[in-house]
Amino acid sequence: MPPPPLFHRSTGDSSTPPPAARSTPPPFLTKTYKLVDDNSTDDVISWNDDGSSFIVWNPNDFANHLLPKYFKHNNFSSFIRQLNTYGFKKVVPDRFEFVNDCFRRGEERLLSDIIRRKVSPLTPSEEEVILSSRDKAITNAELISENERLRKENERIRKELSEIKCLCNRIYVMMSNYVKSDGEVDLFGVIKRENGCSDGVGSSSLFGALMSVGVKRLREENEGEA
Amino acid sequence: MPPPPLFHRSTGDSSTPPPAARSTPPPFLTKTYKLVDDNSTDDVISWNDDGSSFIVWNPNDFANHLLPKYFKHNNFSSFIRQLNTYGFKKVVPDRFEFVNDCFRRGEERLLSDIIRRKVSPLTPSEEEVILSSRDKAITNAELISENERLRKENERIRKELSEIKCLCNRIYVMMSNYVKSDGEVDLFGVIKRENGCSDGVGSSSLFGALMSVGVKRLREENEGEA
DNA sequence: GGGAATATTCCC
DNA sequence: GGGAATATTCCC
Repeated sequence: MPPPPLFHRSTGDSSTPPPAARSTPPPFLTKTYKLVDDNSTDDVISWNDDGSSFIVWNPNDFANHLLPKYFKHNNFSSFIRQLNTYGFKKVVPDRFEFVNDCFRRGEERLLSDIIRRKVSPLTPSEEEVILSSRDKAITNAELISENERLRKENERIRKELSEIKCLCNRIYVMMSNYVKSDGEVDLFGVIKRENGCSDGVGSSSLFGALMSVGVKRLREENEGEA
Repeated sequence: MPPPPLFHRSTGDSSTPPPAARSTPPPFLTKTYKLVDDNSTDDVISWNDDGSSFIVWNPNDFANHLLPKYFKHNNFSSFIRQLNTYGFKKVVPDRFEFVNDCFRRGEERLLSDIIRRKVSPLTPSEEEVILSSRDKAITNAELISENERLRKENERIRKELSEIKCLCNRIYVMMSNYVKSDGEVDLFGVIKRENGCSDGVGSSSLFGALMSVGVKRLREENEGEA
């Protein structure tokens, strides 16, 4: 029986520093290397025979049980997305075998040479905005002052609304203390006729809320007294 | 025992679709809203008194027990990073209270108006002309969309205010028909104490109007009956 | 706080 | 497969 290979993975020796002080590889690559290299899960994911590619044998098991141990998700497609980002290529269309020149069994150091695809620096829509911006750069001041005005207006209305809601609540409390039992039906019957307040758009969510809550509460109180 | 307030938060009515079919807000915002709005965790994170900001009372509990239920991490700083990305501002330096114009209790719809800060698409080494022009363009676009948002928001609040004013009047009319003569003084005495609703700026013109009209009407009716 | 890299998701 | 938006991490 032949002895196991002497060099399976690079040793962390400090005697031979790399030519240039390389930064540590991205977590995705080191994690994926460990994932592939772990012999206890070779039935789910493993190197190919000569260690030049790796194969996911059971995508379901892989996604559900292995991925969450290394990553913050359990989606096979997210894993594939990352492989593509780091330049891995699918070897054949009919199974999940991936290859990357710098991803090889026993050559963990090579991971540092894998380059991540850059994010595209400028989207077409932003180009448009930039090009058209020259024309309307002057309107900037106007926009700012209008913005300011709207903001203050908004604040004012909001405050007024808040106050009147509070007031309405207090009136309601008063009312429920003073209303007579036999008057209940008439009271809410009249208020309930929607035409009076909303402009027919059916937008009176407030109104509806008040009524449903109000009637319900009043009934509960009356029942409690009975 | 007085009934609970009628208006605590807006109803999630489906009768009034938004003016334009808005895309759903980013998950971070809806999750954070739920997180804050959940009363069962108010000792850890909650709205402020008037629902215009929220406060993380216990960052440790929050990070270790709440964050992982909503996000893929348990780092308080990552949460803060996201808040900054979405334009939240710290209110005071001495505690974790954050505010955003479109993040308010009962106004979940506003979340759609919160804009995520763009990722900077260009490196400093690239054309400075393009860079500065891009800044102007984005600023301009942001101003326009913000103006648009404020305008719609104003419209919405204004309508709500109008409806509730009308409703409030009707309730008042009902009330004055049912209130007993000897109850009049107490009733308005209590409502009239301004501190209850306004915040002391004395801006409650509405309140004054309602009260003057209300008292006048009530007197007329009472005199008519006498 | 925020720039920027990396990770995850969504969508074509 | 990959562009792009969003999320998370890292670092200043």
